[in-house]
Amino acid sequence: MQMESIVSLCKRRGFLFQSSEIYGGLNGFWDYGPLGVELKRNVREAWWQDMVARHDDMNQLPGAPGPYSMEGLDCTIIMHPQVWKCSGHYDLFHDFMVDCRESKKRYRHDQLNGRWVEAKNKRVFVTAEAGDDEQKKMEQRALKFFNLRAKNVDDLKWDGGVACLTEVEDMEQVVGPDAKNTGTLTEPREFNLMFKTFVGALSGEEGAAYLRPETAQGIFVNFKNVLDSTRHRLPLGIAQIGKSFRNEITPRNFTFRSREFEQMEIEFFCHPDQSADWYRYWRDRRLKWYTDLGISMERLRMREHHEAELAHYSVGTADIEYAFPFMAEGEFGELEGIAHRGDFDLRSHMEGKLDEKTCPLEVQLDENGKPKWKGSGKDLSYRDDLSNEKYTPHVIEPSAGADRATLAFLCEAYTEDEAPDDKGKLQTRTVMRFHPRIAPIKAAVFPLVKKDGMPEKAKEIYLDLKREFNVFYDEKGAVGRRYRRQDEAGTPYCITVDGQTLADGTVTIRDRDSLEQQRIEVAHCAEVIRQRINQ
RNA sequence: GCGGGUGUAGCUCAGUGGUAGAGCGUCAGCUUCCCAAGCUGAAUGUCGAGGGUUCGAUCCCCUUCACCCGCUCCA
Repeated sequence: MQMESIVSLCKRRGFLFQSSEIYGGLNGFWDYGPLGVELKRNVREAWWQDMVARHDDMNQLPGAPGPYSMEGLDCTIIMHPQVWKCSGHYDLFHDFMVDCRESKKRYRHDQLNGRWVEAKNKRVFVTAEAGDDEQKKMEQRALKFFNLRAKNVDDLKWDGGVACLTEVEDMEQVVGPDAKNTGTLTEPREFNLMFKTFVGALSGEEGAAYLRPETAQGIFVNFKNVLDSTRHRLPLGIAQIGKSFRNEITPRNFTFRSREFEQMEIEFFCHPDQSADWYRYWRDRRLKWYTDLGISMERLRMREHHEAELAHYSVGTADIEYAFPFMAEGEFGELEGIAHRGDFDLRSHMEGKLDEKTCPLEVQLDENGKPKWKGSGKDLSYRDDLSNEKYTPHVIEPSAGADRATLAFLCEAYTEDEAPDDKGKLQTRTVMRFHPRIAPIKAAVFPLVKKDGMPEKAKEIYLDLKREFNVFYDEKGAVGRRYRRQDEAGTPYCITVDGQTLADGTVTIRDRDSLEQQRIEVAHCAEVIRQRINQ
């Protein structure tokens, strides 16, 4: 399978290594090697340049409903724990689970229901996974436990109605949903999809904090700061690149589902009435970003979520997906999600965590009728000083995975083609066809042969180019072999000093994909590379 | 989480109850005026980790870690 070849090349050439490899590796963690770090840096850099640095708020971009501003942010990985309670991550990512020692299955503690039942002088709590047929399953479980036939169903003495397992204290009296005996379920254990840590040297529960599971919340909580410090009007986008952490249940597929990963996120704040237009703009613009950097539409797709999948406050959500080689035919993996989030996040951080099931959105209350998670109480709404209108901005969130994008670029670039060797025999050539903008090495400089002053001249060119580009010098062995090595690293251009260079000051520049060589002046090398990268 | 498979040099893999090889790659030298396999020479492995059986284990057993495939779960 092709994915194995890609993984093998990544290791061999230094794109990706398994984390802590000498100790046997660590599930869900990966390191970038010398070529990988350049590739990922370029992906990040391309995103930042295209979305933030080169953006101007004077001109209207093609497809955009109007001009807008962009700013950057870099917030901490550890934030106030209340951030995650109001964002909903604490509830969503924080469950108590019980494991069954007999069936080896795992259940959410609060999603197991059961009933007390007595027969043959024994009283147990039979359980089933919450659902329409739970009563029937409980009955079957009880009959089995007491070794009764279906016709003796009347021997079962039920005590009370259906109750949640959370209300049972003694697990020894519980029969698991797939177990034959009592006491096979473990005590409920905290199951945390967020990485927990402790702030302060005395690490007590009061210092408990979490490594962020997404960068977005740092933007929401700084929305007012950015607005106040930059004098921008809406619409305004705030961008951030940074690490996030999730205890994925099943990390798999190379770096696709890593526990430590990097996100490139934008929170785009705009007027509610324009949010639908901005949503479409960002969706289309983000798709184009991938194709501009060389991902072909054959393996890329935009998947709009169905209305049933959407939160009711959202106008739309679309995933940009890539057909990774490790996925089954016709299956795609998410690279980026573009979500219309309404005012859910800002309002949650103001008023307290909103209940996403309510319409219109209302603060989620606990059993005492108080907010389940208190918000900051700070006003995060926006007053338009031209229209004097005050509103809570709606948010469009294009959220991209830097590691997933990098992996997609690696997969897309990987090609094996055939090129004739010096005897005319066809040989397999492995080429990483990176877009020149993201290629780890932009150009290699070679002396054709290691004599006649060619190495000296080539080194001169190399040192000159190195001031501007990541370039590579190699004088060892046959030149053909050096070309092939660069093909495998994805270097788009090779500059070769030959006999003619010493006579007329020209070199050849070889194109990785076409194998064509062109003769250019030594003095023009930097200019030619610059042009070709940016074309 | 469950089931199956795999783990031996940088990579791909062979191998045996008596402490290991091949190809490619790498390095050095020679050759070479343009697309890897011309020549000569060299280096490299605690055979994933821990424990057990054995006189002796890379090989057998147990545990564990990691990777791959399928299912499940998650988003």
